[in-house]
Amino acid sequence: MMESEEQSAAEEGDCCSWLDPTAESSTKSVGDRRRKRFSEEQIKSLESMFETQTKLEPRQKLQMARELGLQPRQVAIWFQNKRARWKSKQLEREYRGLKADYDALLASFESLKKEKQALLNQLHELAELIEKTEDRSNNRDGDGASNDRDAESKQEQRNRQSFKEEQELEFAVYAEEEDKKLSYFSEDEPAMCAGQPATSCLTSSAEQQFCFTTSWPSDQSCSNSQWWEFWPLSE
Amino acid sequence: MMESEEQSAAEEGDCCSWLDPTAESSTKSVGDRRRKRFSEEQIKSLESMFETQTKLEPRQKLQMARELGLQPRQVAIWFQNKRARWKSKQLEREYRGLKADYDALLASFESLKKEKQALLNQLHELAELIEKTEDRSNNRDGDGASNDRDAESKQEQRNRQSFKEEQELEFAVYAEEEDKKLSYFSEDEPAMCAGQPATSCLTSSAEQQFCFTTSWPSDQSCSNSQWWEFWPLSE
DNA sequence: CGTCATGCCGTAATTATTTAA
DNA sequence: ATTAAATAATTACGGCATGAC
Repeated sequence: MMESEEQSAAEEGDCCSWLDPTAESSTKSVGDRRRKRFSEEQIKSLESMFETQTKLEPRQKLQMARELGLQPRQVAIWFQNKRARWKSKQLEREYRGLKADYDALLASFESLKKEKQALLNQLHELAELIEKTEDRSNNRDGDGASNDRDAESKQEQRNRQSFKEEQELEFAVYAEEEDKKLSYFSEDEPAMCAGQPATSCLTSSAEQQFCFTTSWPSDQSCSNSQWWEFWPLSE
Repeated sequence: MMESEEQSAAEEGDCCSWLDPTAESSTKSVGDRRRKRFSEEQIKSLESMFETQTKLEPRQKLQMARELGLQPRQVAIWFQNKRARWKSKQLEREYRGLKADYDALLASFESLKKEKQALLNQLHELAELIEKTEDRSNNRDGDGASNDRDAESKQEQRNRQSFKEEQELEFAVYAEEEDKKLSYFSEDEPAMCAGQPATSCLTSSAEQQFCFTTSWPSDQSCSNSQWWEFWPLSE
């Protein structure tokens, strides 16, 4: 079946033709010689074992090999490969989880930003209101008797002024810095992520579900290899 | 160091006979045949070719096979494996990029949160201040003449009340919802962002077309070839 | 319709490098 | 320090999907 390439290779003076054209029965022979695909039973057994232990004691390895009719080496290799693949899947999961968290955080960030802006506006208006109140109060104080010259009044005056200053300062800070530092994550820049996938490859969503069918022991199964160990800290 | 060169006699006639009729059961089926590991020269050639094209035209495949003394199929498989490895690496890079973005966003979020809280406090104090001012004003109005019963005064009264309500509403919203929805990202759980990227929940909440802006065109391997060709996303 | 060529994926197995006892 | 384990990187095969005959 799949020997077309080898055949074509044979045409061009293959140095060796490790598959003799005449021996086109190779499919059978290969499949026979090298037992690809363990049986369903073997896989199931290995898999269920893996769920409880990602690493095998030599004891268990020998026992499983006996039980399943495999070489101990095959069992060991299966577990090695399994760990590697599991790590890969884990990475995908981590990525998706992180991305979900990121999106959620981004949404919260945006709404928080709006709330803050709203507060800022309120504060601004309130400050104006106070200003008016103060003006009127001053007018009245000017021609009226000094009946509110008690301590509390002076304290209030200071407070008022203090608030005004605070508010203005805050506003200035916002206007100057906020838009620089934070607009990066703002959604009013959709052009940045307009057409380009970056994530879309992983967010292919609809299909391409992964074989997460088996619920891995969430807690302890792979305690000996934490996720960050998978990443060489090159930075 | 190692005996990396036994490929010198690479072109000898043997090179075939993968198939060992004397198949010794299972364990060492293929490997004891030499010719694992392509030579340095072959790898280099394949690698440099891969940098310009991640996929080979049949022509080029045949030519490379001839040049390197490999089977066309081996070249094809090498490219296939290479693409897989490359994709894996790419995923790693994206993960790192996303993680960096996430951390940055988290930091911005926290600071924004603090700023909002500060605004909230200011607003609260300002509101109290106004309340006192109102009370005093009412007292004065009560025993004095109704000399400020003009339109402007009433408008101010309404404004004042409106602000108070707004502020209280805002405060309530914050107290009730904010702590629920956002406490996930609050700084009182630094463990989440410190070591682990919040794998907690696979919240499939909103999986819109968000695309983060990873700046990875800076990399070298994909300088000439378009990276998006490598991601057929949901073929 | 089937077949062939090719791509990707999962997987078995080997080799080289690291790590732990 | 040696040795046995795991891990990382490769090489290869089989199966499935797809598109061009």
